[in-house]
Amino acid sequence: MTTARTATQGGTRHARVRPTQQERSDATVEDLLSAARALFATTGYAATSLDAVCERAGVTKGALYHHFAGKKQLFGAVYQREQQHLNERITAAYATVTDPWEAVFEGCRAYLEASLDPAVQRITLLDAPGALGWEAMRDVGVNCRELTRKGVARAIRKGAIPARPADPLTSMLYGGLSENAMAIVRADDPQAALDEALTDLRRLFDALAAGN
Amino acid sequence: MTTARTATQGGTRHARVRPTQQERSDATVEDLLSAARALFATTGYAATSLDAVCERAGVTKGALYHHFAGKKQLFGAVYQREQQHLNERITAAYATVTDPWEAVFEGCRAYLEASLDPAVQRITLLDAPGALGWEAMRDVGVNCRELTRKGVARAIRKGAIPARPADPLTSMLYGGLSENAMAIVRADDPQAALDEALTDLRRLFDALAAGN
DNA sequence: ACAGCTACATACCTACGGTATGTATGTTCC
DNA sequence: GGAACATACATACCGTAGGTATGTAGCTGT
Repeated sequence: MTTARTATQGGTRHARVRPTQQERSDATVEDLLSAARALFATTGYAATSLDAVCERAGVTKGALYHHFAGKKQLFGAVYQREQQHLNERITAAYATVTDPWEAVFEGCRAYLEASLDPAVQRITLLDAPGALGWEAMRDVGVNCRELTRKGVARAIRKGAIPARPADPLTSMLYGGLSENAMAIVRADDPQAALDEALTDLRRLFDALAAGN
Repeated sequence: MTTARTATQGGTRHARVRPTQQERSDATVEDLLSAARALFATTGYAATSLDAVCERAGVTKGALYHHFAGKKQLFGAVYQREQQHLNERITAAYATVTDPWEAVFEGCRAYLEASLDPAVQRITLLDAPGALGWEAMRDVGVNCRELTRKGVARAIRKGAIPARPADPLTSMLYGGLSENAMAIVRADDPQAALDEALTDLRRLFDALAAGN
């Protein structure tokens, strides 16, 4: 029987017989976000029903609407998590190099490679703009675009590349890499396409550093 | 009364008392596409109901489903039209300059400026990826990305910029300009942001032409 | 002019997002 | 420790919107 789990039988995650409310909530939210991410990634935002999310999470819509205001907010939470994971990868790669401009390059490489994951791509690049809108994407606490901006601004401030406004270059890099990611995974030979893109990105960074 | 128009009273567009079937179809499709574009642009794809489209077009859903397979296909037709208009503007700007690389620059400028229109932006940049998918966008007869690719490839072939693969740079330009357009219209001073973006794009083009 | 096809209109079905309400479980305070 | 309250759900229901099946008026070839 596919009925929702009861608190008495407990979940698979928490062994305590009498979990605290916080633990119950956290576990439910985790189940919902996990189920939602899986379905949003494979089926897409529009084609994913909240009933399907609840069934996969082993919960009913009562639980979902208790923790999230609606489908859009649920997707927003999934998106925010995705951005957080991306930021961690980018920041880690960014920190491996001391030179400010080379650090940006490593961050860009990390973002590009992470964005090759079809799940990441579907959520953050294909569905998020239409589902959340551009402003809501930007207002997410830590987002990749803002991270890119900070890296670019720092490289300019430190004189690693000639002085210029940060915003236009930020858009070119962030948008360009996003588009690149989508093209690469759909190429006949994705691995070759990735190598080609990284080589070209290297040349672009060199050209930008050398420019007046 | 908001009833659908009858063929006997005729439309506002065609004065003939007995329009041919082709003319009837063309007029209806035109009405539907026009109404759909207006609503998709303002309300967005998901929030636009087909009933609303039909009401605005002065037609019923029978007519809509006679000419289009569904909501997605209707949006696809609107998107295709939008791409066509963009391509006309881009191609016109592209043709004003003889130098292959400068021609690409003018095409990019035209694309960027055209993409500042909120209607264009909402349809082609925000909703299209999620609603149509990336492949369907690419498979549209004449799309901006493919146009960019041709321009870049020509500039490389003619030696206007150092030899390099066309795909990565195409993605960087097309994706970067799209992102730029979305950032510009949401800037505090859009006009200043546009000027800044164009100046920066100019520097980018110079740097790419000068690179090894 | 009549048979047939096209171009719609009308009525209906179903799935899904959202809501209102009921209920069980944890928490707090005396 | 138990009563009063808050939290965390489950259940039942509604409205909307995409899609479909069927009917019909008008154009078209013969």
